Formats: sequence, structure tokens, C-alpha cells
Amino acid sequence: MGRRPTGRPTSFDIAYAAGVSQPTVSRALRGDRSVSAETRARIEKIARDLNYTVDKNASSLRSQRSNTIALLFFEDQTADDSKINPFFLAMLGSITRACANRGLDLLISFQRMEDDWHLRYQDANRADGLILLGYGDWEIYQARLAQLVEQGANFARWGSVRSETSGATIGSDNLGAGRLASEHLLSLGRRRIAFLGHADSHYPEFADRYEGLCNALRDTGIQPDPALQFDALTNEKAGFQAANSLIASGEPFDAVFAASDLIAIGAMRALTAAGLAIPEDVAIVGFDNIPGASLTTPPLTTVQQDIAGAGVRLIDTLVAQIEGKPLPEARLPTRLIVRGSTVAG
Amino acid sequence: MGRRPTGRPTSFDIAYAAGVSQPTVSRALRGDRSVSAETRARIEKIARDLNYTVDKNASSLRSQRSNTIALLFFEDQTADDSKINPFFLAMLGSITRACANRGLDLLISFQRMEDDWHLRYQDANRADGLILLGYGDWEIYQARLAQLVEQGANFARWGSVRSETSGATIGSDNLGAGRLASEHLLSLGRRRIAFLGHADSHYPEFADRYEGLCNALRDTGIQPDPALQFDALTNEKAGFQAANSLIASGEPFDAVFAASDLIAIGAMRALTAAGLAIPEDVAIVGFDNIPGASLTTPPLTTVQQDIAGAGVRLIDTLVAQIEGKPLPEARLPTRLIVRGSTVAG
DNA sequence: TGCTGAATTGAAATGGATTTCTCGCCGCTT
DNA sequence: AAGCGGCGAGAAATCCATTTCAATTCAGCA
Repeated sequence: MGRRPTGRPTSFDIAYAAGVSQPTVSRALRGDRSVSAETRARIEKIARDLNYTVDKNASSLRSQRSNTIALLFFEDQTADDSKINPFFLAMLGSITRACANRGLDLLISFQRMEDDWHLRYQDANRADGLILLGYGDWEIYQARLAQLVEQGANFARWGSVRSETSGATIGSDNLGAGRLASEHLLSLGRRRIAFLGHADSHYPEFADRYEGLCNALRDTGIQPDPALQFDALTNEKAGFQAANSLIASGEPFDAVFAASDLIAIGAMRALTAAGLAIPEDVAIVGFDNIPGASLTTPPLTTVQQDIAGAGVRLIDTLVAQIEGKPLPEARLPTRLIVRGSTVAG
Repeated sequence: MGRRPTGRPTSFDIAYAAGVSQPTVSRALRGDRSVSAETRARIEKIARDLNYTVDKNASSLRSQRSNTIALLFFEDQTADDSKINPFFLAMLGSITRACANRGLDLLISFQRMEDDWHLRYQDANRADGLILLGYGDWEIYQARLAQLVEQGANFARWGSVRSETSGATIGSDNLGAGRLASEHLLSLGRRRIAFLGHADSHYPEFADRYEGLCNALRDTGIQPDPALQFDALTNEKAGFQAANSLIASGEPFDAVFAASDLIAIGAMRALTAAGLAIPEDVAIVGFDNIPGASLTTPPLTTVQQDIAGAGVRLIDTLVAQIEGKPLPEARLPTRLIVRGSTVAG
């Protein structure tokens, strides 16, 4: 509730104390160059002494710029509060930091993919732009995006850089990352690499990773075997089930490339339960390098995305879009973290 | 009074279309009872048709109420973006959901304990109230809190409910939780229980957990041994070091109560490295039930805090404070999650 | 000397809602 | 019939900074 009994000082109070007009105060504090250095210094001192801060609401109202960006986060499933995808949670930290460095405020909101989140901040004009973070069925997602574009909203999203999207998209080089992980497995002599994760166009990031795997296989002279691909959404249970399907299929395999760490963790449980030794019988690689990845037995080899860079890049892109400037490079490099799930010892 | 060809519609546009005055539109859409049901219905329909939403900036400016709360998050150490305490990250989801249910927007900001975070949102009046989430040296924390109180800020914080704080505090029943974990270990026949974590007044939550341990010991007729308490901040490295100190001390021990899961995970690494079998030689209990806790070898027995409830309670408390109503119960119950680190099999 | 233009600053308009004040009107009291 | 309370709605004031436009000063220059 605003209005403390004391009442905060306004720019008029500062102006009065400094013996200038109120607009001059506004200009001085905003760093407008048309105010003489001397006057500005005086005003700034008084503002500090009086503990004055500009009223963001008034400022935003007049200038139609809020210096705030809204982060929309959404998932397919889950209504369980506490089980948010750790990868996105980590991204949150990075985005927050990036906003702080640019002097932007961050408004955050969790939604489910099915919600009409595209309307929430459409133009309630609390935010200058949107960051979209989440995953889920691409069909639904795409429809929402189209509406945002139609509304003329500024937004940047995290996702597959390849899919023909409307709007600015930032993402890891999933194709390259898939290749990276696969070449690691191939270099270990593995030849029958199973892929756990959806590989269709509804989940473009996973599809890219799968394609990276296929490319690496072909380059080694191996024909990718569709029988070794098993659908899985990104959670432990899906990974567990997918691995069981793989085992039950009877297809021979000596390695698993999981589309995410959560899938990998579930899969490891299934593999171990089936009496398979990791990494001796089956080498396994995950994706994301979530905090828990180093805690599994054996520790999980995985692909690390550049989370710290992602936040900065997303904000940079969004700001560039708002200001109508050219957008920065969309693809971020990845790094392979080799642990015990592929290399014993 | 015609509508500008460009730009979103305003309340004037709605008023014109409905043949009423502009304040009437405002009242109708806010549910003010002084507008007849019939008029309101007409206005609401037109507003929907014209895709009108109230301008939050204008609304907040005039009413001095933003329907927004700010979440301030801070830690002692770390400037590493991606390594945010998983427990607080989980809390974030819960708080977000609670805000959404109450129609509140959430502004979020990460800070370091040393920063002057208490000033940032003091009265920049974007937010009606603050939620404080973090930990760190109580001396610094307390000083900041005092300033907030002095500024007349509304806030609710997560922390130790016992310490004489100014302002509304919500927290787990750490005393009871410490007893809970300890009684579990005692029931398993363990008698030399080491505590890893600060136990002094600078870290009140940890101190409470330690005191819970001491109480449980005394009730069983055992005198708590200060030689079995080792300082540790809440991260893996500190846990690793504390456990090594414990081992090096030569004190006999058959159980470890870690003040947090991160400490416990670090400690397990140290214990295992020293050739001690978990749980045979040493049983270990953590605190928080972070996502990784079930992934350790063996899986970690831990105390689970009511995260979903915490978000709701924090928001309820904050809103109650803003509206000057009586505050809800401050202490939340905890639950023991028994896993392999205390009970084999 | 008189004129031009850059540098500062002020007065007034502006942004879009909420709040206060006022008024007409209806039904009901006395 | 005069008086009164309450309801519904409009007019105007208000919230506080930003923006536009106009005014003043002073240096530079012909």
C-alpha cells in the first residue's frame, strides 16, 4: 500500500529545494544532456539527501516505457509447484542477473501451456517485452506465438533455432550438441546408440538433437536405426518407461543418448534394474547438466548448455528487437561434460 | 474525443462507445457496486469487444496500489548465476503460483546479501510489499530488516520463526524438525550424532535445528557433545570440509545430521572417501529434500519442508500485513523422508 | 551594432486511470 | 406537501513524471 504517513517526496519537492523547475529535475536525473553539469550535480545531491526516487508508475505512464520485461514460463504437464524443470530454473537465475545488469525489472509468471498466457501480458503494458521460456507441444506453442506476433508484441523465446518461427528465438546449437554427444559415444566404440526422447516436429529441440545423432552416425558410415528411437517427454518417469521399452524391444544397443538429464536419470534406473552395467554394458549421455547430474551413480555424462550466456543473449535480443536494431547471433555453443556414465573410473 | 487511430483503446473509448462517462467505465470494470448491473454488463461487453485492458501504470499511479509484490532473493556467497540454492528455487515456484491465484503480479530480483537490497524497492512503489527470501549472516540481515521496518515497508520473510525479528516471518518449525530427524537416528540406535552446520545465532535456522537435536538427545538421557558440532554454510564444499574436520577430530560418531541437503551431499562424499559405509558405519540425514537428494548413493534421508504451503502462507501473511489484518500462523510443519542413507535396503 | 544559433531552463500539455464532490431523481417518512 | 436518505452517474481534481514548445541568455560573427 503506498502512501506512508510521511509521504514520499516528488520531483516538485526536489525542484523547490534546488530552486529550479520540476521538468529540470526530471531531465537532470535522467541524464539528459541539456542540463548543465553544475545544475545536475546540485539536483542529484538534493535528491539523494531527500531520499527521492522517481515514481516508476508515473514515469512509465508518461513515457510508455516501463523498463520492465515479463518472463513467461510454462510447461506441458505438471501442476506440481515444486517440480519445475531444473534447467529452466537455472535459466531464471541467469535472466534475472542479465536484467539487473541492464537496469530492467523482471516480472515473472508461471503458466501451463494450455493457458492463454499469450493474452496475459499482451499489452497490459506493464512490460516492454516478453521472454518466453518453456516447452511443450509445438502445435499449441506455435499458435500462441502467432497471436503474439499478430498483436505486435515484442518477445524473445528460448527454443529450437531451426524451426521456422515468428519472432526472435535464442537457443543452443542442438544439432551440433547432438553430434557432440554422439561422436563421444562413437569414439568409445559404441555403434548401437538408442535415442530417448521425442524426435518429431512437435518437439523441435529434441528433434534437432536426434538429427545431430543421425548426422554423426552417417558420417561414421552407420545408417541410423529408427527402431532405436523411443519417445519420451522430459521427466524421470518418461525416461524410465522409454528405457524399459527399449529393453523390451529386444533391439541390441550399447549406448543411450537421452534428450534430457531427467530422461537419462529415469533411464539409468531402468537399465540398472535390468541388470545392465553402466557404462560397461551401456554408456549413457544426458542433456542439460542439471545440478543432480553429478550425483547419480555413476555420475552422468551430459551436454552443458551455456546458461549464463543464454540469459544475456535473450535480454540482448529482446532489447534489440524493441529498439528495432539488428538481432545478435541466435545460436549458443554447448559443451560436453564427460563423467562416469560413459567412461569408467 | 475520438479514438486515436493508433494505440490501445482507453477508458474514454469505452465510455464513448457505451454512452456513459469515463469514470463510470472505471467503476464498472473494477466491480464498484455503485454502478447498476445493467450498465456494468454493457460496459464489460464493449470492453471485451474492443479488447480493452486497464493501463496498470495509470491505475497504480492514481491508486497508489500496484497489486504487485516484489520478491527479493539473496545469498551470502556466490555470484555464480546458475548455482542458486535449489530449495529457494523450489520456493519460487510456490510463491509464483500463490501470487497468480490471488491476482498479484510478481517482480523478482536477485541480490547479494551485502548489496543494499533493502533500498531497491523501498518505495520505488512498484510493489505493495516485499517477500524476502535468502540466508546469510544474521547480523547483516537484521540490520537491513531494521531499516525496512523504519521505512515503513510491508514485508514478509522466510526464516527462523523464533528469533526476535521485526516484521512478519514465516518458516518451518526448525526446532521440531531437528527433533524429528534426531529421534529417527536415535530410534535406529545411534548415539553419537554429529551436527554439520553453523549453530550460532548468526544462522538462526541452523541453530534451531541444532537445538532440536540437543533436545532430543537430552530427552533420551544423552548429554549433547559440542565437540560433535562443526560449522558449515549451505553448500557442498562446506559440507565436504566439515565432514573431513569431523573425521580428523578423532571423535567417535555413528550418525550425521546435516543442516541442509547440500551439506549432506558434500559430507557423504567425504565419508565415503574415508572408507566409511553409509548407513552401516554412519547414518546421515539432510534437510530440504532437494531434487538431487533422491539421486545420491545411497539416497538421502532428509526433512522435507512444506514448500507449497510456504508460498501461500508468505503471500497470505504479506497481504494480511498490508491490509492491517491479523497474521496467520507462522510455523509450518515438516516431514521426515526416510531413504537409504539411514536405513539400508 | 545587430543578428544568428547553441545552450539552458521554464510553462503548459500530456498519459490514463482513480477519487472526491456534486447533482438529479426516486421512494419514503412525518 | 415538505424533507430526507440513498442510488446511479457525471464533472473535475488528482497521481507524478515526461514531452513539447516557447523564452532567455550569451557567445560568435559580419
